[in-house]
Amino acid sequence: MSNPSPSSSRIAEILRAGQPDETVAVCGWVRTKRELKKFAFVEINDGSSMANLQVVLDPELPSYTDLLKQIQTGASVEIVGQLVESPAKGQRLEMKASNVTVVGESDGETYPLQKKRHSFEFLRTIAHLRSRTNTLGAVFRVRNAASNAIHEFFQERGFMWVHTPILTASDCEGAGEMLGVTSLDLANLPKTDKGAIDYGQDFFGKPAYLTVSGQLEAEVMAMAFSNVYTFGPTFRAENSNTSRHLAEFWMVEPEMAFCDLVGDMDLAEAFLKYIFSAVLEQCPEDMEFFNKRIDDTVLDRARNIIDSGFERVTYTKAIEILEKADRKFEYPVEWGTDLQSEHERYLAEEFFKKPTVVYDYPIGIKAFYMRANDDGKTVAAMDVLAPGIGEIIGGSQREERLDDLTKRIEAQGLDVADYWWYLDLRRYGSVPHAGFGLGFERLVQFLTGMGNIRDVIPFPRAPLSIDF
RNA sequence: UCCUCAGUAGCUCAGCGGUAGAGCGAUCGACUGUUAAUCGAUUGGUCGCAAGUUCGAAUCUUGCCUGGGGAGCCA
Repeated sequence: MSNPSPSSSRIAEILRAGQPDETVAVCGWVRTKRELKKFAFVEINDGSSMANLQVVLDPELPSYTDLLKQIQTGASVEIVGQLVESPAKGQRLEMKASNVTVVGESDGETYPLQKKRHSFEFLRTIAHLRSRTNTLGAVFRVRNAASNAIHEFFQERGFMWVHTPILTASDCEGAGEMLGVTSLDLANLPKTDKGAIDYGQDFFGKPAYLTVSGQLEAEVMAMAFSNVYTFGPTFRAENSNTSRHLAEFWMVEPEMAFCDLVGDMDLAEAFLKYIFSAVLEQCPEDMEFFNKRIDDTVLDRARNIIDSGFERVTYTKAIEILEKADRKFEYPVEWGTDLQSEHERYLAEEFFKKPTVVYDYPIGIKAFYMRANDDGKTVAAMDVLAPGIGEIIGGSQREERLDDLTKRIEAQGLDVADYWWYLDLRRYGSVPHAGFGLGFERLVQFLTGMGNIRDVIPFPRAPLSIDF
């Protein structure tokens, strides 16, 4: 494709700073075309903003009639023209086209995206095209802004971004179904004398999986660099069919040496406030759109997150609140059992009406690496419960005492030998440390108000779903 | 995995024992700057799949598949 002169501009920039009489070139896709007798309007979008650029096509353009036939919804075009103040309401500027090139045609009869509202269910069946819609476009711009803000937040605070492995040999938490990875011929598996699968012949010489968390490796790196974070894909093979679960999702996991649970909660709160501020500042148009069309509490919620402190309650106190609640729960409230979705929702949405941090959970329901409190009954774990979303962050102070950690691994029926390197961290210069994990897609859901997690990731993976 | 609701035109749905409908889209035409333009016409379907009940099934029954919502598990 020849380089237009002057070189092409992004539509967001034109709409923001363009001046009348300026000659510009734009490249993008046709959102809609309105033909009138004397001229035609074409709306062009290049993904840089929610708003389109309105282009006026005059019949004096060369081969005007043929051109109009080719400019159908979905077609890609390159247009050079002069910016003019729009005589009609709806936009400050529009473009009077002087040169139009149809780069790629689009057959209006078969193009699946129509000039009308589509259901998200339908858009999921055309995931390769849905990013061209207003809503998904806004979601992915917000997703990008949030990703960038995450790096800014940690980098500004001196955290090092560390790349933890995606392939792993250990199920680090002893929980959660994992997806296996193998180079063995599944139709002709090698067997040992005892009839078991002979993983000795597999690529790594032992069973391998996709990671369910980078936490243990992040702890390794924190023991050298003090403050680190991971931000990458993680995988779960759980048969979860809900609007809040994916088989492949992105997780943010900071890990801080010389830090306790209070420092961990402080970081989680500062983190969420930072991300919300950054997204409101960078994507005001998209956030307005979500507030107007998806969930009219999005903006109030965001300001509430930024301006007000999070509520912090111990698990024990939370149980007391739930026991006194003037309401019937489907699941019983009892000290020692995990909080159910309905309990978490009551706390965050009805009782406190703000993000709520529940901490000091019973030792029996939490993972082995969480640090035992002095009461002998609880561990220094915390969950951040977001109104409307539920658990968005889960974190803890880690058990740094070798003896205690070894006992906990044994108590959960895990093989201590598998954790030799993890235990080594407690042998050589062990320090109190803490961290948390945040499901990135849940954060994007929380930001945008989108109801289904499959609509906040471009290519969702879920049970029986990997078509795009 | 469990509970529940649904699958009819490209999309969103109505029809719920007598042989298929609407709106939108698309196409064509009209139209003094339109904003998901408007107006008119045209186009459009193995009624998710399989078996069964019946003179007759989109409609009733059973099984399966797919999707939504909720739950469990979790992030």
